[in-house]
Amino acid sequence: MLKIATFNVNSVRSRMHILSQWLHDNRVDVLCLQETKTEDQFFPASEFEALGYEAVFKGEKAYNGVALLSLHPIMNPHFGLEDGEEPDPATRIVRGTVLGVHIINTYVPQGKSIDHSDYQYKMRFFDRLKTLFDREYSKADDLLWVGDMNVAPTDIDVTNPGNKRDHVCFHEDIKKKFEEIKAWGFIDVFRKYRPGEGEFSFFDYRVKNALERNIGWRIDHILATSSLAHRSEDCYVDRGPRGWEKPSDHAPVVGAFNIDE
Amino acid sequence: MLKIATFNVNSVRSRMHILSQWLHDNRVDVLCLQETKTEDQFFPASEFEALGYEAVFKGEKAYNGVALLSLHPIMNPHFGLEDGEEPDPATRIVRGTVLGVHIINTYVPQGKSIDHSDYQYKMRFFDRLKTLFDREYSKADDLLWVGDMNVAPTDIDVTNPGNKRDHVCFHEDIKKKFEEIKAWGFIDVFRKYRPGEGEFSFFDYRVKNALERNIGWRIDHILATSSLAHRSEDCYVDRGPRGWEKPSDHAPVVGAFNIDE
DNA sequence: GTGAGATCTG
DNA sequence: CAGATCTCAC
Repeated sequence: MLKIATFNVNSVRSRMHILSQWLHDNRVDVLCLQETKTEDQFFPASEFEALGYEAVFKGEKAYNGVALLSLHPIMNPHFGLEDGEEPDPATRIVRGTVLGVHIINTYVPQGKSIDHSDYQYKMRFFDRLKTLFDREYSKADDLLWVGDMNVAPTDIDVTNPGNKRDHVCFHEDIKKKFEEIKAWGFIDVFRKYRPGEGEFSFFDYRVKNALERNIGWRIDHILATSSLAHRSEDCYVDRGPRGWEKPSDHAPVVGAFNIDE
Repeated sequence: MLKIATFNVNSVRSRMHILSQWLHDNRVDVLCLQETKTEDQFFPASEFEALGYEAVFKGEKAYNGVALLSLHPIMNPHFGLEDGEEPDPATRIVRGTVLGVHIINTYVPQGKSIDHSDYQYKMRFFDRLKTLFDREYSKADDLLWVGDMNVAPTDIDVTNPGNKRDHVCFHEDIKKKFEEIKAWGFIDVFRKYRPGEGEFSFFDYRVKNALERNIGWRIDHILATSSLAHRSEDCYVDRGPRGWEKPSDHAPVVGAFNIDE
């Protein structure tokens, strides 16, 4: 069994109390972090090591930052899109292979507003990612693409779809772009197991009692190529840590895959 | 018995975890706080009330602030020097009477540097305090003057006297001034019980492992008029809380007085 | 080093 | 609301 989780931690250093407790309780094989918000020299690698996890990571001061943690060796780690285009978002994408499964962890740009150049950059990010899939992987591979995608794919993935039509994480253009790239060869494993409404992974700090009122977004995803998706066993949001002291605004999304047979 | 403590908390709101625990363990009759660093509307009065303590307090945003907490009624509370001189440091001195004992709690200005005007203000603070003693009290009163005095009176009250001759808390001028005002009628109760070296109440955060290495200053004091000093039973620094999680840089100083006979 | 403040960001 | 940064104070 390969248990993998994706978790936007909103500062890895401010979230060690959550991460220690959660990894102690869950022992996922792989944990993909986004928004670590710290330069590599300050990344708490030894704390993860003490928990049994090796880590590859790249971050910057205050913004972005991704990490790939694993109980098993991480083979062939890479950062960024490596397509020769500038800028290469090296602190938004980390890849590696664990137990023969290729893993891509992305922190997709949020986009600010639909008339902002960052939104075009976000669209372009997905295009470039598709190029990377074409270049580096095959649709027949055991491939997992996980992370904070900053896209809620359908109406049931947000609390109030009506007032979010112009939102950078819910606009028709970005949803279409996301569907296109998923069509490369990915299955939304979460929806295999939780097809209903009210399933969210992000609860804005600014919304009062968002967790209790279940006002959120499903923008953190675990996507798998069909070979792997067919061997999936479960996928769920663990809302627990969102309710702990000093939480991230995101909750971990966990997936389980039977890779042993 | 009257147990009294003085404790520079370096933000009362950031120190509630320490204060709750410590008051639960110690149940002093009176606790004098300095550097509460909060406006009165945000002072955690109800939390102290829940612990059985009534409080009089005056603070300001980010700086200064004093509080007088007591298990017994606080009679005739006053703030500031009330001498008509401006400015009146109302958030640096609180007075009141508990079980017939007059208590003065001061947070004496630090002074910044010996060539800074704040240092002159510090000297003047002691002069004005002496005027207050003359005006409001008699040397025959049961009177306690406690607080963060920002003066280490003698060579054994600091770790390295040699390199502190020009320090605002150790310069000859301020030590002389402090001795003069003590001469109004106060006895340093702490030294009755702990005459030796290496007794400190303040351990700078910036000195690595200051507590374990015992590198500090004795600048928090419990002074009593002779009638009361003769009935004192003990006086000590409780270094415990300085070693707890998220501590103040000061430790409480505790004194016990047999006022029942 | 650890409080506080203000300002910016999502 | 809660990260980040910076400045200030002790």
